[in-house]
Amino acid sequence: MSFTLARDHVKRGELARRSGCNLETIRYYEGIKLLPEPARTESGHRLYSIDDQRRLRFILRSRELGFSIDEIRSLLSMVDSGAYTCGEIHALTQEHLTLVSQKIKDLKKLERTLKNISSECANSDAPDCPIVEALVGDAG
Amino acid sequence: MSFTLARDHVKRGELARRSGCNLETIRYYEGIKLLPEPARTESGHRLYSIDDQRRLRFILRSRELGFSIDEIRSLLSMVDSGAYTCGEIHALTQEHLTLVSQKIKDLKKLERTLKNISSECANSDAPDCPIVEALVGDAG
DNA sequence: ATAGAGTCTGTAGGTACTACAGGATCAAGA
DNA sequence: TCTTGATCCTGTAGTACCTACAGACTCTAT
Repeated sequence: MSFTLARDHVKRGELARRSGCNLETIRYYEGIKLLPEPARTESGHRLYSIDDQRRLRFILRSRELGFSIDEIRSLLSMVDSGAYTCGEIHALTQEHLTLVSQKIKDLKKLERTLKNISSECANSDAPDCPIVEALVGDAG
Repeated sequence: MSFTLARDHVKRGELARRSGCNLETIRYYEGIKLLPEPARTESGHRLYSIDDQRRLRFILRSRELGFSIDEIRSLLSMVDSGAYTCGEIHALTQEHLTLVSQKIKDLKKLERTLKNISSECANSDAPDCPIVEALVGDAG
């Protein structure tokens, strides 16, 4: 018989279910120190507090928004220090936004090129294809 | 003294320079069998033919256009078989184009979300930031 | 008591490279 | 001819971000 465990502490499986996160990813985030080492039961099972759950949600949401692990590390260290300002967080978000916008630009250019290449192709049973020529390029 | 080597055969460094490809990437492509094992000098240095150079250009250009290694493998195996048709190549290109367009869509959604979150932030010296709140989410 | 679910650890795999260590070879000048 | 520096060789490890598996242990319910 063990002493009563706080009701708001959950094990890894439950945390995964609640957060929609893959089971192994939680352990991975602990390994790379995005999540702190959680409490353990006497037998060694991880027990996550409400704070842990909030922190994981923060990480997952940031990932969804395309922040890299390193960017999240920066965000978290600001939040952890407790002394962050709105301006600092805003700056990091803007930086990230710039990256995203640039990526959209690049992909649009790619899309145009692919469409151009593709439009020159008759899409027929003919052997040889202008797409292949385009992929090899000019130089001989 | 060695017998004369064909002028159009180049070593790895020269191939890298000509193609703009990283030196190591060439060996990597050989390892994963996108490039065939090239000829060698008696002492073991790789010698690339004009065909090898064309093939590498094909791969690099396809990568630039965002084709994955597996997609390129498909394209190359069609071209290698010699029996590919315009239609087959076109189909693969269209498939890839669909992926690219989807990615653009996803990133645009992300961009909008980031802008929304960011716009609620006063970008000031204040501690606490609505971005942080947004990243943690609703559930508590 | 036992079956099955859940958890533990360490490690390998996937994608597409890139970089390094430690040694052999090549090309050009002294 | 010797030497120096650039280039080449091999194998392996590292990057980002997970995901999956093996083999052992623990928990829960019947």
